[in-house]
Amino acid sequence: MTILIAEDDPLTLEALAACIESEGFTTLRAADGRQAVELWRSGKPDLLCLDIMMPILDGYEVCRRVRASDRSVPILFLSAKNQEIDVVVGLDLGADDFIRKPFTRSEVMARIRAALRRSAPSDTADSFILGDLTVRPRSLIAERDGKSMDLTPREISMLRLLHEHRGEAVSRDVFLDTCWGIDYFPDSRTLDQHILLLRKKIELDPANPVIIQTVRAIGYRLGER
Amino acid sequence: MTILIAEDDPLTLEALAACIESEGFTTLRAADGRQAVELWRSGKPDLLCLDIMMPILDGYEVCRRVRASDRSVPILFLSAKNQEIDVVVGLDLGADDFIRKPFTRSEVMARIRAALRRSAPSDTADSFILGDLTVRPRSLIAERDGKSMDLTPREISMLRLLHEHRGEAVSRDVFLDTCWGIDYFPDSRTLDQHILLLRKKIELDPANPVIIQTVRAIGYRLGER
DNA sequence: TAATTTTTGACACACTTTTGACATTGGGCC
DNA sequence: GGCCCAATGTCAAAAGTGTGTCAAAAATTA
Repeated sequence: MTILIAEDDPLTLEALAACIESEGFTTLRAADGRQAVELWRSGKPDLLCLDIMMPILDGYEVCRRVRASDRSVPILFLSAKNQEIDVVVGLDLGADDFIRKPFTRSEVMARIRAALRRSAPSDTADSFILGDLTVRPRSLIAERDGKSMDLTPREISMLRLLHEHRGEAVSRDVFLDTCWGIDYFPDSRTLDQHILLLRKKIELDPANPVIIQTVRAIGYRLGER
Repeated sequence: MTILIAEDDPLTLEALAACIESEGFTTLRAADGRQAVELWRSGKPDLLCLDIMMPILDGYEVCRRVRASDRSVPILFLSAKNQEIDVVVGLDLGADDFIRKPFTRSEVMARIRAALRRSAPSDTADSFILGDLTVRPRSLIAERDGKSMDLTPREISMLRLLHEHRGEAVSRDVFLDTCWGIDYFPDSRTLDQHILLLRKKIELDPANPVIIQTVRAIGYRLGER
């Protein structure tokens, strides 16, 4: 989970970031509105915390631009106290919540968790992690550093099998039973060939595989992380 | 649209109800927590406004009971000022927003509209964004750089489906179920043909589609932002 | 009716999977 | 260590499957 924080006061920014990161989130930090928009495009955060008063673009304008192409990402505003009119404008712009300064750590985290809970109808559960790789079965892709590579259904099923048995080796028989069919009997190089193609797709150096390691006379297993 | 208001002070209750009804909503009124739960069961409101301090059952308890069987209906709390700890507890209970007393009519309505907008499944929106494209279902058109292109109702429904599932692939079955009919079963090229026509209309280079990407063996998905 | 939208079938094309041939690796044995 | 043998890696091509595309027919709609 990544959270973008846009706030022009360095002290407040650092305090917020530290607070949010201590709860296990990753943060992106912007000191003005333009940076915020750029970071939103490049970093694809799961939630935005925007200060209203910021140089170049204010929080409202950032909200407007983000909402122009993403109506669902949660946006929280940080507001100075006694700015009631801001609340109305912000909510009508599509903001999700307001946090009034001065805020407490627990209030910030409660509002962030509430916003994330609303935005995530448990659809993120359908993906798993292999080292530095994120595998998304529903889209048939794996991602590394934001770059995605296409996989086939069989490749997904092989990776899922390896992931379910991470820490131990998976025998060739189990592979064939699980990813092909119970009565599938290959006297050929089918499995090796698929491992080969998979490595070419997901290994940084396919000649020296790190993710999918060979266990001679047994099968394959996932590398350590 | 029906809104349930639970508030033990009769004057506040009437003021709130009048305010909300003047905006075209129907209201259900409860003077304590037990009434609120009963009215929620019988009246199926689209949103709940709960005072925290109430006889018999307080707002937290009402929220807890409602959330036990409905995780999505928006719940707003009305709180006396200076009750910060309440905010944290309420949000973690699954509340959607807080309205601090004393509140103004515009703030109440802005927060109610915002909560309803969040809970509404995007089909109430009169337009949505696909990359550099703006789709306007009611006009049956899509716009890019001010230039508009005509779409058919089915094409709109296909784009809406893709938009609702942005970030993941939409299977052919889901397409046929959603945009055609539950038991529609074509072994033919109907879906492909519609995708083809859509791409010709909205892609800058239909031969290298960016907006509608093919996910082999699954279906299609929306390109990145 | 004409115009538009939808469906269908034929076929081409691209991608995935399988296969067979052969190269390479690693471990046990002398 | 060097040899043998089995297991695995690698490649290219064949076989299988899904999708793109077109033209035309059918169904809607104005």
